[in-house]
Amino acid sequence: MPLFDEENDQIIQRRKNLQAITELGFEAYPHKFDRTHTVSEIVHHYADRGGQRPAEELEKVNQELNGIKVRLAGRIMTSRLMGKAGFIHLSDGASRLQAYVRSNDVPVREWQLFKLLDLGDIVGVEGWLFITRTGELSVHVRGLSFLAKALLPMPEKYHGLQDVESRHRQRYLDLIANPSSREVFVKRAAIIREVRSFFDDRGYIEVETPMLSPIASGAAARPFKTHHNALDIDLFARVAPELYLKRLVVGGFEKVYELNRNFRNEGLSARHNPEFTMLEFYQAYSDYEQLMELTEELITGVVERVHGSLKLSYAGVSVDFTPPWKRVTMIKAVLDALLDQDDSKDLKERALVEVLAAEDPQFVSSFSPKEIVDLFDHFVEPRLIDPTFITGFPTEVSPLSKQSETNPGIVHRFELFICGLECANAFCELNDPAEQERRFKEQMDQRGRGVEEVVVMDEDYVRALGYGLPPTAGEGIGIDRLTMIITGQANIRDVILFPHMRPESK
RNA sequence: GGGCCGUUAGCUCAGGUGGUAGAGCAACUGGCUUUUAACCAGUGGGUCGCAGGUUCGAGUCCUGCACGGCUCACCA
Repeated sequence: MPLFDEENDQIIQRRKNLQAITELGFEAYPHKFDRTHTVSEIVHHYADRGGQRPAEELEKVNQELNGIKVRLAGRIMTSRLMGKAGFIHLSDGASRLQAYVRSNDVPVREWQLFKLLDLGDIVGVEGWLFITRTGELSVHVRGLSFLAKALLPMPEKYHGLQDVESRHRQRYLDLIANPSSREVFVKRAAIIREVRSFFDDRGYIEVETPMLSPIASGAAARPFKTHHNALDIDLFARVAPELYLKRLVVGGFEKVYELNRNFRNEGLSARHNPEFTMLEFYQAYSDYEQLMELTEELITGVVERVHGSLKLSYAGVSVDFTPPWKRVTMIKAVLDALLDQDDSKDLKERALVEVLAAEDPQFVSSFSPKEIVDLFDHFVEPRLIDPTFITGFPTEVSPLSKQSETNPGIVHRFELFICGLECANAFCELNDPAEQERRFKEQMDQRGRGVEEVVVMDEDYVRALGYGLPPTAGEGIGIDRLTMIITGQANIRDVILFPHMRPESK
């Protein structure tokens, strides 16, 4: 099986061109090229010299630029050959700069080389800067080096690579052809950098806890299973670092965070990738209300720095991050949504009866906890566009959270929703080992009844609580989803460089 | 997993009701020494996702399969 399609005329032609290039005496794949600048450095530094100008003015600008000698390298993105001279655009990934090659300004061998170049090839140029008649900053080339061959043809130069499947499977090609795709990942890196410095600056310690563990607990999710040969035991890819991080708080790391991957063996969708990046942080002597303040500060800071404004547009809907953010209890949000609903009369009537009573902290709804959560997911979640904290989660769906002092059916927990996406989950950590053990057992009973997604019993964690966990609040923030919102991407696969897909069939 | 939609040249896309497969970019040949979605003239390039079926005849109609997109369910 040949590596590339040997019958494709364009690939055959590119091989021939490479052959001819080596016959001219150029190395096919040379080892290095010393640059004086990157393309981006030149473009940024001299961008203001470009633009249309009267002839005399242009000459003056060029007199200055002609003195600037540069050696640059990049991928050929466009090419316009006109007899005995030609233009190419070189890209360093981030920026493009035009190069002008004229036959009588380069050695004959290099002019021969120029004519054998294909779109996508990597070359080096040496020359001086100038502005063309049409006002574009360019390099006037006096030396041309061949650096690497693109044997495969490039995507269409104007429309780029559109096919969604190819863009995900061949991300390298997507990045070459679609600058907007590159932008997303540059912003993603900026988001992660901002998050790290936020916690570093506030004295949190960054830690790494096991990705492989004999027990996959800390979240209600199905894990990936693998096997350790030497120990001859099954291990699971973690579904959350939560229980390890709280062990560290027991151990005296009063403020910890971890920013890394979680793995969940569940369905794929526009909002779910089997591995996803999660920030989790814990701080002793705090409660979940303090975390709401902190979360506002963190996310508004990240949005402002990375996006440049607290207002943005996501899927055509405008979102405003200006604090303070709304805080609504789950039951209140559900009842309000039900009253807005026309097509569910029975639910509406029940909601009507309860809506006033829901203001009472002791209030117990006639809706079961499971029902409330289902109604919330269905009616409320998609409507939460501006950042909104939802509080008042049922204890039943929060096996690691501390109960409210006044209403044991409710826990001190919030989730943050933005653009209909669940972006954060935080709570006061349950630190009573006896109650924690009871909750784990409840979860295991559910598993016994066939529910696969439960928070599994971790006895060592209960033992750790036995040594005393200070009152602690903790939070998880989905970095992929935050990135989706900040970069305006509707699909999680567009913020993950190599999203999981079915293997290509041959 | 269910429903709907898609898969045509290297890329981006056209191809009413079935009748020999098209364009632009890219490639090739020639021309052009400041062009820029360069331009002008010419040329080649297709198992129409795969496998069956209906038909004199299938890119087009039917069935199955593969891959993808949207969506519902589960989940963050």
